[in-house]
Amino acid sequence: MADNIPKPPRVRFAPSPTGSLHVGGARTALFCWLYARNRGGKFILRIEDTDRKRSQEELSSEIINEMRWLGLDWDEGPLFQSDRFEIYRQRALQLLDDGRAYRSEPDEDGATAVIMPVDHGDITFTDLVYGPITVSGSELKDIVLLKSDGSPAYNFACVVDDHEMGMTHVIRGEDHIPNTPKQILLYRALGWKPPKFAHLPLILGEDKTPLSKRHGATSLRAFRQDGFLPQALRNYLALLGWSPGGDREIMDTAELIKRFSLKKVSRKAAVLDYQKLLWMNGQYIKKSSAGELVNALQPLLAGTEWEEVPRERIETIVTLLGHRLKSLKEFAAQTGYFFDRDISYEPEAVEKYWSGEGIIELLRETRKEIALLDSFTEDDLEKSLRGLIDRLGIKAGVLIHPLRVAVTGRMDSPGIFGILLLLGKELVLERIDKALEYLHLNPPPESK
RNA sequence: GACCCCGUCGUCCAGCGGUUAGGACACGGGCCUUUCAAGCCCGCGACACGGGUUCGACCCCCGUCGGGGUCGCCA
Repeated sequence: MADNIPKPPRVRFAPSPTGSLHVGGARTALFCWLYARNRGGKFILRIEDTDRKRSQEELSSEIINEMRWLGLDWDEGPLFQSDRFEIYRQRALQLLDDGRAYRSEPDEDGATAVIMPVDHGDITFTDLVYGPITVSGSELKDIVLLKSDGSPAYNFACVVDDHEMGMTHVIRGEDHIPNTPKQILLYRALGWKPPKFAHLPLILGEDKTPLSKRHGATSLRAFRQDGFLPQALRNYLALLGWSPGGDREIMDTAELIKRFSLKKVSRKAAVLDYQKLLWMNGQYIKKSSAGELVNALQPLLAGTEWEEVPRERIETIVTLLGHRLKSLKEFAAQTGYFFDRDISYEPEAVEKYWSGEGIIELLRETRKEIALLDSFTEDDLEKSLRGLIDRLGIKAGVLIHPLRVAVTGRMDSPGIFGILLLLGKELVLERIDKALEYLHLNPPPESK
């Protein structure tokens, strides 16, 4: 029978533009998208902007942009419910004509809402994630179809659209479970076959309460601006409430699509672990080429001093930073010393690596050694400085750490020789001079 | 309060009748190393509780406790 032949599903994501797209919504969108892609179906984007007071156009476009950024491409839409009020009205009128709905008492202005009465029988549906759920109709209040201002109420618009747009699966947050019996009643009244329903567990903050503004930056925009890669976010979010079974974790999007199944979706709310997301982002940063990273980085650099820096130079620095970035946002924070200007010294670094009287002499010798170089390559630098280290009979770190502080001002940095190279001879010598100057003004305390 | 849902390491997930209960993040220790990372190795750490069912329960049933969701002419 036709019902048993699996048809390609049609799945929609239906955000409401009353707020930014947050990670919870993004996770729902991702699961809808993964399901559609896994089954060779269609993914539809629908904007639920029936509440004119609370909906904002800017938020619609922000949501659409963030969906694009996350890489969740849709096959149809974006469709706006605000364009479809006439359709809802017609359907409501039809139910009125059929005697399946009634008009409310008029309000002060004489306006009436259209409402559908609910009878008391049980309503059962089989959720693809939660299994069978039964609710007694006696628990339900009558369902508003059209509000007295003529706009459709959520459940009604949702049902009309899901049917008219041919949705086979409704995948949404667990908070919609209580809406489902009401919607099923609407399908019945309209003589339509309901789609399959699948509800997704909630995403919680560290304090185990549902993710909200209180938890800080939870909008997708914030994650983008914090330097997360969309593919890392997709991977991490996919694992929040779903797993392919076994120990697979790092999965590219193709694998996610291939393995995704609603059967493996968890019923338990999940706490978003920012640390693990950061770690995963680092994994993806490591897998990316410098070119890809610069592409992702550039929007974050707009409006900063880096905007003027040639792409090739940024790419070189990104390469040098290599594996030590967990988010793109760290880039600018860790590389200020590449600009030709005075640097400040981290107090800790000064205290730890510029103590003891020998330090001044050591930096002088180092300067002399570098000044002598006429070929300024990473190899030459290493050879010459290691030569000095040998002659002085010291450990490499004894020279390298103070030098690092002199040229970067920091406790930590990528490999020193690469940094010297990128800084260039002139700036390196200048920085060492500045360091010596500083040390004359602020003599290191007697050490041990 | 009513209705519905959930309950494995701190966190995310495996395991679903017989396992030394597995992996990842975090945490602690070690190795490597010019620092910080990365990487590698080791460690810490959980089946909410109580009854059943069963030769045998994390896995099945019931209850308790705990947590969450919803009860709008918001979506």
